[in-house]
Amino acid sequence: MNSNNVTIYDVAREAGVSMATVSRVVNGNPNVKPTTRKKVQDAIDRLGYRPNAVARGLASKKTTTVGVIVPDISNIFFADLARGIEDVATMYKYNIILGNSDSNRDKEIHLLNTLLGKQVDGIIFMGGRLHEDLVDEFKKSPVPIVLAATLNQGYDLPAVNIDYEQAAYDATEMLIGHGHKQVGFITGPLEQQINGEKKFAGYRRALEDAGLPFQENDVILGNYTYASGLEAMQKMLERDDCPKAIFAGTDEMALGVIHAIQDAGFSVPNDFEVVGHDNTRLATMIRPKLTTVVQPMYDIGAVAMRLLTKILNAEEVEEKNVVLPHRIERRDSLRND
Amino acid sequence: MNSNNVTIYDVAREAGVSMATVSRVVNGNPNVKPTTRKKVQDAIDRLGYRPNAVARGLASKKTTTVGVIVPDISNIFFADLARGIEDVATMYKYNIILGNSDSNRDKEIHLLNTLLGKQVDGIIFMGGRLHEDLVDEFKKSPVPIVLAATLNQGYDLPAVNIDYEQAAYDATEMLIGHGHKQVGFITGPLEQQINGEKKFAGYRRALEDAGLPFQENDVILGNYTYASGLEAMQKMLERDDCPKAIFAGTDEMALGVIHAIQDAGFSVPNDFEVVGHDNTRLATMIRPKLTTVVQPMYDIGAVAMRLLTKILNAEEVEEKNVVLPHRIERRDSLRND
DNA sequence: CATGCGATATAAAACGTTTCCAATTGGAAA
DNA sequence: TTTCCAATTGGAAACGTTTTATATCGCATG
Repeated sequence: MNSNNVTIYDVAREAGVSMATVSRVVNGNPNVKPTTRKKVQDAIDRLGYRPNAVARGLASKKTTTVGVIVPDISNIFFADLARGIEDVATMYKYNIILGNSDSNRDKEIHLLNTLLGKQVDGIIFMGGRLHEDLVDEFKKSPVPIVLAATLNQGYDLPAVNIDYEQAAYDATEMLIGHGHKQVGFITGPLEQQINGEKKFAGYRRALEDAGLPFQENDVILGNYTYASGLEAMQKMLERDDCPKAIFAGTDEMALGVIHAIQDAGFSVPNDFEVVGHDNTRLATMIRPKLTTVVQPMYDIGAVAMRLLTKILNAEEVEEKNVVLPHRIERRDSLRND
Repeated sequence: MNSNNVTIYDVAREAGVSMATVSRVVNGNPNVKPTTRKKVQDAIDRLGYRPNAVARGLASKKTTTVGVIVPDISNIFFADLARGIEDVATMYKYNIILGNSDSNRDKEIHLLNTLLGKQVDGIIFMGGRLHEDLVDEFKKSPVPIVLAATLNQGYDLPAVNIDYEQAAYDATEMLIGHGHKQVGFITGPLEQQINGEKKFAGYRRALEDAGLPFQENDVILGNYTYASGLEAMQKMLERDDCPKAIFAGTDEMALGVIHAIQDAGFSVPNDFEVVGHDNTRLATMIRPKLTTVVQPMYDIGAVAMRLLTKILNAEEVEEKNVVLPHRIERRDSLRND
């Protein structure tokens, strides 16, 4: 009853040809006479033959499978990215093996080696920080690796990102443009380059360009979560000179910020103005709706996968370090101009 | 530089043993003298040998890979489930191939066949509705298939769920217990058995047990999204006899419902009371915080994967149709008793 | 009618493991 | 010493494809 265990050899016998010929028709090789092709196709249908991808992989050294290493798929941000990757993968007949690393170096390395052992044709990596050991492993990889929403930190790995520095600059500048002389910044862990160097730098540059002083305590560390945003803002609110404009490194933290403000009896955007980052679905699931930096997660995933297919097909790749455009989506957490 | 292309044969030569012995060492077979084992292990380290899982899969007919078919990984609900699956899979040394079906029958069937072609050892399936054609394919599958958060609709497939009927009953009953004589129900598509038969039935049974009449227009269809919940509630609010208690089939829809109510100038929970379903992270990201039915997504995924491993290892499985407990998490969208 | 050539088809060798079965080894018992 | 059995090890056949080198076919050409 299992359409299993019927091999290319069975088909060959049934059709009265050699297995090489069956292989050709299965793979759409044109060097087959139409009548032969039909004969074989009929045999295939009759027997319910399904090619064994493992055997194929062994013989051809290609598995049409790519590995995807992600910190945490249950995070809406990465889930979106993964969907972009998978859609494009499907488009190009690839499947993805998905693994969670929790941004943990050892898990990342272990996962990488497992994937390489499974002979994936390529890998897409997401992670906050590129540990040196990991990069060493990357360099030894026999297959191409593409970074998605992950800075390549000077290593010349193909990568797809937005310009985080500029995005943070734009967000901060927009807040400053609303007359604020002080802007709070709720950020993710600074050891991740994306926060510690890019967004942070953009934030400071915007202050500087506006001639505003940088104040250490206007910056509070969070861990991307709602709870951490809430807590950070509560702490901020205790100050007498609490900034009335907040830029949060993540939408989820921004929601926490807004609720902290509202819980304290203030209004957004009348008393406080808030800008988030990412434009996840969350941005519209709050009142007031969140003004946020649009980071096209799905697109980053899709473009990363497309880039990988190009590399795999040895197609021309004009630029290995792709920077996708960002913009700010204005919603109600900012006053009208 | 690639640690690639070194095979078991190279290791055998380097260590001065046969490849059978190397194979034993690699697979932790105890029938190897410790000194030999060490000799081989040294050779492995020296050469940087990494077993080729594809060849192994061909020879052993096991790939230590399972397929996961999910409607949409970018949906927070399924992302959570997937994380549970992956964690347990990792625990048992499996990897997962993840594919999105968009609950589309053709995609589901195509995906299933691709996975079977890749010789996965088993499959975990999630989907709103089990199309008959799909079940036919399931029956032909040479490997076990487990349903997660998906009703098996009378087919005797292993499945992991909660008791949706009872959960809906409990939620509705709780609302009724607060004195409401009328309860609105914002539901997902009714053609999905989980809504159309289970939740809906629980809702009606609760009304009935309380001696309340069922009113057709107290039920509004949504599609799980925030927007659909918002819209549904707006429609509901136009009525003079709008129910003041709402049970939403999904947290995301519940958020929409709450916002629609607030946008209309009413208060939750003072004017309206709302109960959601799933207890996703969203439930605490709203004011008032959402009272909701706890469906343990992560656990469902984890248990489903564990069940699959049991079946794969031919372990004793006491009950193939697992029903996990649910409960209602009380938060502020309900008045205090 | 032999020749030659492109178009098709075949045979057989990889691909890198696992695994069955046979062979060898080592040491305790006789 | 021998003998024997259990513990180790080795040999070689799968596993189901792809792929390369080789053969065959059909037919136009001289």
